[in-house]
Amino acid sequence: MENKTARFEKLLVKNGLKRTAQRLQVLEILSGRDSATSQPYLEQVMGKNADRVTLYRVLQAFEEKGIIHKVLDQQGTANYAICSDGCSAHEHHDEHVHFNCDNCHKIYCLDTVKIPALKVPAGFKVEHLNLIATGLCASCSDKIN
Amino acid sequence: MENKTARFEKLLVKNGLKRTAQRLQVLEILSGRDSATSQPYLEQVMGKNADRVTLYRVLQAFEEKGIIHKVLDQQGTANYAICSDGCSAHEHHDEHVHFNCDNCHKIYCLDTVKIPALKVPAGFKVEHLNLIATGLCASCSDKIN
DNA sequence: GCTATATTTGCAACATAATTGCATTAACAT
DNA sequence: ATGTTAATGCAATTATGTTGCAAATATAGC
Repeated sequence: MENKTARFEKLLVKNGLKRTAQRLQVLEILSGRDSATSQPYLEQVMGKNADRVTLYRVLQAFEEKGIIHKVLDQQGTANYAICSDGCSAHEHHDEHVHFNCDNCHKIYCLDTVKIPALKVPAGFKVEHLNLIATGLCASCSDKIN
Repeated sequence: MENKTARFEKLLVKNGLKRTAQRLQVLEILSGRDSATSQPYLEQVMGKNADRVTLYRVLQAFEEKGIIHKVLDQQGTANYAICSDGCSAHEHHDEHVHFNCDNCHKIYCLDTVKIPALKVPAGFKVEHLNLIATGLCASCSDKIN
């Protein structure tokens, strides 16, 4: 693979954000995981590399630019995942299903699963759909049974 | 309609909960609204009739017994609605769609809308589905256009 | 490379939300 | 009426999120 850091730097520049150590580290962490990452976990891993406030602001900036998207888990905790291509400041395309494992509490973005269209009562105008499935992920399902 | 308070009292007893003023008032409030009720709103309406801590505990007890169900809105704020029949401590049947209005921020339980079955990757075991639609509710849709 | 400028960060203070322990109060079975 | 257990309120604590501002840092222009 091409130099990952270089790719992240381009991503930042493209979005008018400066290339700072904290931002790069957040991208590094998020990209290295197979599931969405909770804010508390990020906070912990960043440790003294970034102030708590900075993390909030980095995440907020990334979300606004469409670099990452936020998913709330069943406890209301914010989790973040890098957006697949096609997201921008103008428009998020994160209408895929999120899977929240009851056991390991990981949140998986099931990019391949599309949310089926929905019939709503007359008058209601649906803008966005947000579907979270809970249960056991493949890995925990294996371990437990 | 039969005496509402009497019905609530039965509901409490049936679930092994004592008939307290605070619990009855919470049921009263929730039942009198056409959409899910946010915790902050409940807190405000209860006023000095209940301590904030008591409210947390009442809601938690109700949720555990299957009397109400919790829906998180897009901001992660807890909202509560009385469960339709068929919910119990063992099993919630709140797998209908929730609609979060972007304008009035109400959360409607669209009991009539069923969540379509879902194809997930091999190994994943879905236990519950949680679908939140955002957009404009019928009432706001009218007013705005 | 050096400097000017605008952005970003960290700190401190503050605001809000949630949790815990414990003494007091209230419900209700007998 | 009374004893027992559950529920409440209060105080203290912890967690979570926000704001203003001074210091530090990235980078564009020289």
